[in-house]
Amino acid sequence: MQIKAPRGTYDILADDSYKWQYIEKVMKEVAEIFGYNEIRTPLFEHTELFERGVGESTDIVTKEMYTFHDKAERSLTLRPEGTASCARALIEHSLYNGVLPVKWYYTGPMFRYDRPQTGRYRQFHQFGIEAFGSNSPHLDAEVILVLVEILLRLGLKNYELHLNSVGCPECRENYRRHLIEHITPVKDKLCEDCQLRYTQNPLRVLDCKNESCHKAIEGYPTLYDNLCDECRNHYTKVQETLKDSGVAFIHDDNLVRGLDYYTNTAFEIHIPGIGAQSAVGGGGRYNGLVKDCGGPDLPGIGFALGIERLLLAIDTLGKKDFKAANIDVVVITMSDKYEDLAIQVLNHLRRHNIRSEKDYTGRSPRAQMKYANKLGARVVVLIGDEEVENGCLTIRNMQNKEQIQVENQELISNINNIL
RNA sequence: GUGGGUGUAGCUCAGUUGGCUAGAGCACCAGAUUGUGGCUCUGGGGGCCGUGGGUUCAAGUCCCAUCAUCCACCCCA
Repeated sequence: MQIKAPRGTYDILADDSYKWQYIEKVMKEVAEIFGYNEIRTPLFEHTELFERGVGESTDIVTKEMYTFHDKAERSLTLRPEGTASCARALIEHSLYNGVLPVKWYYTGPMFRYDRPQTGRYRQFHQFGIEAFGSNSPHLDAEVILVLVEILLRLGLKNYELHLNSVGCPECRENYRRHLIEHITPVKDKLCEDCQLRYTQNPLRVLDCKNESCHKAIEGYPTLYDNLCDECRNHYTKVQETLKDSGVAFIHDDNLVRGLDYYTNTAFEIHIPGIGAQSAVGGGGRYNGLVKDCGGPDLPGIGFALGIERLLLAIDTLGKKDFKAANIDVVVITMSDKYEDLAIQVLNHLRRHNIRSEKDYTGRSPRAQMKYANKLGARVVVLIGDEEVENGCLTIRNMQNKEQIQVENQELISNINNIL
């Protein structure tokens, strides 16, 4: 039986990897412009970190984690997201005692045991930023601006930014009570899933896509109406700052994020036309997280982008100028007795940063030319009896077919003239 | 986790109501007067027809299972 990549995983081959490098480069550049620095955390953590950080009742923790025991019977889990690890690192290194805010970006694979689908994999990749130690609404706006700037630089102008505030624990609890009061009389009309949501996390009933559920709870109180003064002011300020920065958004009463740690600002970015998994990014404020993870009461905010989904979105734009690096020069031997010499010429070229190649499969001179052509070489260096006798090399310009014989010392300068 | 579609060469796919050595295009390799490319022509390699069972004289073609993949639900990035 042939061994294949595990379900929900895949290989990124040469041409695609250049696409990835391009996207990662854009994201890192933008993050650094905004003052974020890279953090690299382990791919696995103690299971408890995610149980506490992400939330015991979340889908991620209850059914999507890759949890295993190591040889010392520690329960470890492949990270399903990046924020909890950042909070852990912040606490572990006592960075909350230093210069605030701490601003990080990260990128890498995440793991969730979910049913694969377009834009959804078991090993998928996120790019995210986190900012710890400030509750300023301007920072909320900044985080969103980073996200928007990345999308714009990737050419993805057709995004939709959904925005909401889920409030602080106090006003959310208050809201929760009001919502339950409102739903209880009509709870029998809800779908099966919502019956369950109703008891576990009633806020989640709001973003049910089922029409009948929406109808049943019509006229429900909104989070916004139940925000305390402080949370409402915060949210208003975030909105104002975004407007002043020229960022369009949609206030979405039904936007409720699935992870327990979110407070106040919550947002999601959707790009239409890439399938059911249209959320390319999302995030929000998580003022309780650091404390929940055993640290001081320090606020934080961040977002994560799904790289696979960004790729989908970019592909729908038909952008195709991503290719593996071309070879510039191919060294061709007219007889295999000159192969040793060809290696020396290659060494010389490569030391001068010229992307160069030779044939390693015993091709005829003619086939070597074809090979050079396929690799996209712009110059070919020919070595045959004539060259060896004259102590020189022949350079062929593949575009205009001009050939000249040059001294060894002049090889690099002549090639660079053509490239 | 639920429902539905698909699974034939590296890639995109054909394969009639089950019937002889399974095809095409592209890709790959080699030739087309002996030291030279992109076009064209000729030839060639490569498929236990996803895997395992079953029905049948006979299965890529029918049935079951399994795995994978796709679409939607769900969830989220």
